[in-house]
Amino acid sequence: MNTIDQRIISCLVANARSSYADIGKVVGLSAPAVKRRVDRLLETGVLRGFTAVVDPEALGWGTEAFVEVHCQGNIAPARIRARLEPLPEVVAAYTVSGAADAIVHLRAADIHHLETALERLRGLEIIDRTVSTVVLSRLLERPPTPDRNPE
Amino acid sequence: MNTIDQRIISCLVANARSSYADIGKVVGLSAPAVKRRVDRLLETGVLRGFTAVVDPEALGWGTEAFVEVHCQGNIAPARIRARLEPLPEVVAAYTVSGAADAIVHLRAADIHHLETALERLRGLEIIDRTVSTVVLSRLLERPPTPDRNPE
DNA sequence: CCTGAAATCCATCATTT
DNA sequence: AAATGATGGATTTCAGG
Repeated sequence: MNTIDQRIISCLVANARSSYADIGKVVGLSAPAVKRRVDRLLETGVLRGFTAVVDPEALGWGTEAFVEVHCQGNIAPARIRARLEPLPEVVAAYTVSGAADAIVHLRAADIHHLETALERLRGLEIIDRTVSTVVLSRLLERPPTPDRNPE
Repeated sequence: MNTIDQRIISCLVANARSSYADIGKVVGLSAPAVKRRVDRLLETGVLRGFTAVVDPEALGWGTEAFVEVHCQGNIAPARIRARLEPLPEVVAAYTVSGAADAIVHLRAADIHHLETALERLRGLEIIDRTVSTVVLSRLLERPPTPDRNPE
């Protein structure tokens, strides 16, 4: 992992379908050299894969919410994960500091669908209480760029 | 936008670098037909683009937080967005219902970096008060799949 | 709106420095 | 580790149904 790898990652974050030759032009390497590095980054897990960015609105997933989840007693993160994973509306979940045990990011088709998703979430045995915050508008959403400079 | 488009999107979400020929085999179309549909989906904005999924840990961005932002008086979402956009640690931001005006998703290299990012955030004139929740572990994080069924 | 063919370009491997 | 050159496969354009 060095500067060249980071620049390759930047290229792929910007456009995952760009050719190795094009990336090579940017970073100053030949196509096979770029491929070897990308393979290695995938191998080591720095790159998890490549995905399409879709507009949730266009697909009918325009409603979302953040839900603070409070569990009963002490529960292992893995157990929370296991319960959340089958729910298709859960797009992300994190254990957190503070009063809540986890924050769950939900995406649904509309308010009604969000409500049913919330009901299912609250129906999980491990969950004691939830506090939900409905998203009114997406202000900003961007991929984590590898070249941001701490400080 | 029909079922075939959705299945093409599913393929690209699963792997943005798969070839048009491979997608065609899955959805029962020739490679040129797939390409034209993908071009149209990009054109109409249903597909925003293609990106690499990177492991934040591996890049040294292992610390994150969700911050409730409370603003002074009534502030247009666009103004909030304009203030947040220059901060590189802000990976997402939403206006929300409830007491807070916005939720900001921060990603930083470590706790110290997170602290400085928070200070910068709290230094914005429009911001009155913040409540931050530090992420302890990522339980789940997945792309929005286009084929989840409401209900 | 699709298929099928043709030209170009790319990915990928073996070889060389 | 990277450049180079060869080849098999992909992308992309175009003609035609």
